Amino acid sequence: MILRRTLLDAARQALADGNTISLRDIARRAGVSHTAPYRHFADKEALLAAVAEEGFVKFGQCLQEAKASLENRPLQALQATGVAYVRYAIQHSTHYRVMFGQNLYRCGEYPALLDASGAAFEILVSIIEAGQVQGTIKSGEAQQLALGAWAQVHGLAMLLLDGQLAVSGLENIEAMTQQMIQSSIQGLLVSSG
Amino acid sequence: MILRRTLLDAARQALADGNTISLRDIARRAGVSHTAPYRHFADKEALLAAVAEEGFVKFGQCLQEAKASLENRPLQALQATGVAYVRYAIQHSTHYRVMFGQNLYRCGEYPALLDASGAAFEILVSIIEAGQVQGTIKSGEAQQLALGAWAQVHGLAMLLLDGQLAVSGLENIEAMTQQMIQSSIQGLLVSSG
DNA sequence: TGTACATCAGTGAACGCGCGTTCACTGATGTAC
DNA sequence: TGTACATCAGTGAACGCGCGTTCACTGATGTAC
Repeated sequence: MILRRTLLDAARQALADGNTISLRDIARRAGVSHTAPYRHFADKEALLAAVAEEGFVKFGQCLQEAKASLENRPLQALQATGVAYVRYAIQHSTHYRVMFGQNLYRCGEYPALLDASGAAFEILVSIIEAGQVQGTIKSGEAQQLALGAWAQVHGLAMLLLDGQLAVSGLENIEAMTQQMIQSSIQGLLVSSG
Repeated sequence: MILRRTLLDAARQALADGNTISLRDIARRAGVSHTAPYRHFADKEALLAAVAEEGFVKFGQCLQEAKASLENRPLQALQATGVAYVRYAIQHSTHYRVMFGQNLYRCGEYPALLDASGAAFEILVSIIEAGQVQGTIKSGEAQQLALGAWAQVHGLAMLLLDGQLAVSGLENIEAMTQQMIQSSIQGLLVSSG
């Protein structure tokens, strides 16, 4: 029981340290034989799913915090959550990769993981909906609009993690993110005002 | 000389077949001993860089073709290239992952790869600039606006590749992409017209 | 209170795997005189 | 034209690696009577 917790912490530690993750390394960090994890997880993938799930829970908390103080200013909330999103991805890059990159979503195994990632996404959706109710955000499928926003910050995060962009320093990255979201809210058309 | 070409083709084939890529497998496919590749590439990473570079060249051609017939309709060109972008990612998913995911951009090694990926990006930029000249796209740093568009389609592509979205079928995906870009062009604000 | 048994978390040896890379080599091709 | 040599692409054995997983096991803890 308690080892399960220890293993997950060790996994998080391993992710913080390096790029790859192996069962044996996690067991080593947990100070336990390399077969012990099989008492608590069916296989490596199941452990990764648990790690990803915990990541999404924390991730959701970050987004929620960013949104919290801006409940009735949806446009600012959108900015703040977007920045928080990218910040989380940068600061927990390897964990973030596990959350998104491990093909854990194919067969509908790991429903708890689906829930956790869905919950994080719903935070975005709820902001859009609040904006629509308030009349500051255009009407339409909130899910669809949220997906557009999600794709953009996710794409930016991935480009940054993969070193595709020549930007460094968290401050610069946050400024760039903010600018991108601002521009995205306004759209590309020449403003008619 | 000719083996180099054969190896790159074998690598492309390997990418089309499976998820992973190994030097030994490529050599096997090329019908050659597993050490032969070292005659033509310093190491595995160098081969991957060449594979990624070729991917970006083809990718750029796809985007260019999508843009070609819409030279003086930048907004449509933006849509068309966006759809072409996502289609390429879906249809060459493993290759696409190598192009973006392999940390090939850290140290400025592989300048040819940087050129190829830069050229693909410039296609987006040029569309934005054309729109600005024409007066249909708002003014501002074209690079920055293009980055916003790029991040969005890249993010969408990655979410699709990682199975994060419950959408399947190329038609549905393309429709969704189109809708997203359309919405993105207009922005999130309530239209003042 | 004491005995017999079941449960179950963790162990450590072993299996089989494919990988990237090295090294001394072979054998064909090209070049110089 | 023929000989001696250099170049260089490709070979195949070998190294060392870490991995995920299995298996029979140990030893502690809990439970039933």
